[in-house]
Formats: sequence, C-alpha cells, structure tokens
Amino acid sequence: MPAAAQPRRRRRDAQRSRRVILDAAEALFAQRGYDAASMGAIASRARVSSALPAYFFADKEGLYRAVLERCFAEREERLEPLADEVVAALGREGGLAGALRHLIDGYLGFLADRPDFVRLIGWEALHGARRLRATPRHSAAVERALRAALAVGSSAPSPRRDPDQLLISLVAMCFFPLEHADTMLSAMGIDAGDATFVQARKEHIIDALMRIIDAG
Amino acid sequence: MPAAAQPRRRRRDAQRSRRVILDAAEALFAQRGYDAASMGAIASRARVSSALPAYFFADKEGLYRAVLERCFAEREERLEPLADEVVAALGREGGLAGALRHLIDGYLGFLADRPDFVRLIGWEALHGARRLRATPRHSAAVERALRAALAVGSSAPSPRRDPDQLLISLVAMCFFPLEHADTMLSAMGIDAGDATFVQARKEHIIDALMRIIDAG
DNA sequence: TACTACTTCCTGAGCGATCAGTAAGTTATA
DNA sequence: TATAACTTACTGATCGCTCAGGAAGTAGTA
Repeated sequence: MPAAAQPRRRRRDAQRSRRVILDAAEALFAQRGYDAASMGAIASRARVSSALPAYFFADKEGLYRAVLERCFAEREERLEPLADEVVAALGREGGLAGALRHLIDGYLGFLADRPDFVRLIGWEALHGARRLRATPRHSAAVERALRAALAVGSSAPSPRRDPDQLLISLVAMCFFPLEHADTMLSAMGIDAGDATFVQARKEHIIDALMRIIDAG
Repeated sequence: MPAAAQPRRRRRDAQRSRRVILDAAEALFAQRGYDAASMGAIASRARVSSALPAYFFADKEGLYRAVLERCFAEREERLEPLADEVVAALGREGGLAGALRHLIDGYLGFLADRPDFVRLIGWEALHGARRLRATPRHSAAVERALRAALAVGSSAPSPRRDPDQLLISLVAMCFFPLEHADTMLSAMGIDAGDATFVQARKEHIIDALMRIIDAG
C-alpha cells in the first residue's frame, strides 16, 4: 500500500493535550460564548475524543475557568512591562506626549493581538461577570501608567482630570470599536480591520486624551 | 364556595398576548441571550402556554426579530426628536456647549431608560450582528446632531475633528460604562448605578468632547 | 333572538435532536 | 505490572417545535 491512510497514532502527551484543548476551548468560547460552545465541538477542534476535556478539566465550568485564567495571565505578561515602559518614558525628553503614545500604542496592540480576550470579556460582561469573580482579574497596569502620566501633567485637580473617569474613557475609546465592529462600525460603513482606520483611530485617541488632560 | 380558587380564565386578546410575549421575550433575551432564553421560560414569564409564542411568531428566530424591531423602532422615536432639538439649540445663545450638553444628556438618558436595548446590542455584537442585518438598524440621529454641531465649530478640518472618529468616541464613552458595569467598573470599585458617578460621567463626557472639538 | 358554521386563540402532550457528564474499557508508558 | 492517558458507549435532562383538539369569538341565517 503506497502511502495508505496512516492512523498515525500520536504519542501520549498530557501537557500537549491540555494545551490543544485549552486552545480549542478558548477559540470556541470566544467565538460562540459559553453556552453555544459544546464540549463535543471543543474536543473535535482539538482532535481528541469527546471525553478528554472533562478528563483533564473536570467539567465545562472548569475548562472555561482555565481558559480565563490563561488569558488573564497573558494580559499581565503583556501589560505590566508596558506600564513600566510608560512610566520610564515619562522621565525622558518626549515627556507626557511620548509616554501617552506608547501607552495607547501598546494597549491597542495587545487588544488587536488578542481578539479572543476582547470577546471573552464581552461575554463575561453580559453574563454579569459571574465566572470572572473567581479569577484574578484586576490588571492595574494601564491604570498605573495613566496615573503616573497624570501626575506629571499640571497638578491642578479637576473633574475632567479625574483619573477614574479618564481611565474609563481611555479603555472605552480603545475597546469599543473592537467590540462593535459588526454593529456600529459596520452600520457606519467602516471596516474595523482596515489599516488606515486603525491608524486614524490611534491618532484620534492619543490626541483626544492629550486634550482632555490639557497638557501644555 | 367562598372565593374558591378561581381558574380565572382570561378573556382572549391576541394583541395583549403578543405584547406580553414580546415583553417577556425582550426581558429574557436581554438578560440571558438568545440561546439561554428558552421558549418555555419566555412563555412562563408571559403567563401563557409554552406553545403560544411559536403560534404568534412562527419560531424562536421570528420572536427574536420581532423583539429587535420593536426596540429599534423605539430608539428612533426617542433619538430623532432629540436630534432635532440639538440642531435647534445650536442656533440659540447657549450655542455649541448647550447643544452638546443636550445631546449627551438625551443620549445617556435613553441608554439609562432602556438597559434591555444596551444588552441586546451587546449580544448582537458578539454574534456578529447576524440577526441585526435583517432589521432597520441605522439610526443616524446622533450622527446628524453631532455633524451639525461640528459644522458650527471652527471650520478647520482636522484629523481629530473627523466626524466618524468623534462619533465613535462619543458613543464609546456613553455606551461602554453601561456594558462593562460588571467587569471594568466593578473591578475599579465603582457602582455604575450610583447617581454621583452617573452625573460625574456625564460632565466628564461633555467636557471631553468640547475639548476634543476645541471650540472657542 | 336562536341556532349553525366557521375562524381565531390557546393549551397540553410528546417527538426528535442535542448536550454535559459518567462509567467502563483499551492502550501506551514508566 | 501499575498507572496515567485516552476512547467508546451510554444516560438523563433540556430544548425547539409540532400536533390534535378544545374554548372563545364572529358571521350568516332564520
């Protein structure tokens, strides 16, 4: 038989199996949401039997939590160094403007690189963040960077320089177009993936934040 | 028999039945999402038999679409007059500032009055707005008001005055805190329903937009 | 008014499909 | 051989939907 269909029995490797299951689960949970992502579909995508996910992660709930934990851990790995860089940049010549640009650039870059993360957060928001409460979910990285930036600006406290409000607006301006690419942006005739739009969006956000902070 | 358990057969009323079914469906679709809102639960909440929703609306899909259509029609009823008022306010003494305040006030008021609408849009966004394409979904009201406001400001065209970018930021700043009350705001220790926060949020948005537009 | 014919509204029961979870069995590896 | 890795087969529950039929209302006719 020349090159017959080789069953190609794969070597047993629990770590690898866990990983491919987590990958498949992340993709399907992000794409379809918790309810619509069936264990069978996850197993099928991971090319394992339908019972293996439950073997490693106890049940669907456990698998979902493992996905969340891995996503949030990755967020920390990306945003914590970013915050350090932003704080460092505040002391250099570019000053506030350069630091703010680095912050927005890094944050938007993270969101663009991790669409699954954005979608998982979206599902969680609609589910009242019930499953989020069990996971370490507070990333103070962006907040830390923004507060540091505010500290070097004019020191006059003002309602519009309220760090909380500013942080919400920052995240909103970055997050919202990704969440609503198929609703609002599509209705406006905008392709959220278009490079020109993404660049214009970034410049708009940086400029807007500088003006709100009123630096200079 | 003194006041025995009266079955209280209710008078037949197709219009009323349609309405109570739509009300129940809207509440459950908004709360749980399309998949998790079962026809049985909807019927139960509407206090009708489990088969009546399908009798009136053909199937679950039809019921969902009817809910969406009613919600979007109500949005038009609220936002179109608002846009007219904003345009009218642009000509008066308050000028740009007053008009912008009226716009944000009205838009935030609508969103606060219709949490079901906000949540339904959220579910739709995550589902790729598949079911939204069939309904009239484009409300140009806010866009119309904003463009009119921009026209009376300084006429210099600038990237930061790009009406599209500005509209996205406006909606993002208003919408996002409502969508992510249980995720980001909760993680920040903020109660999104707190009156003080809501007021501060409104002032922040108005001030931010004025600064981005750079009027005066 | 009284009766019949017909339509619309509404219910309860049940069918087929899907899903999460489990238990028992099989194979690879140490 | 003992154990961990993995599969196959199965169960109970739930869901969307259909269907037969009954109750309520309407129109026509006398």
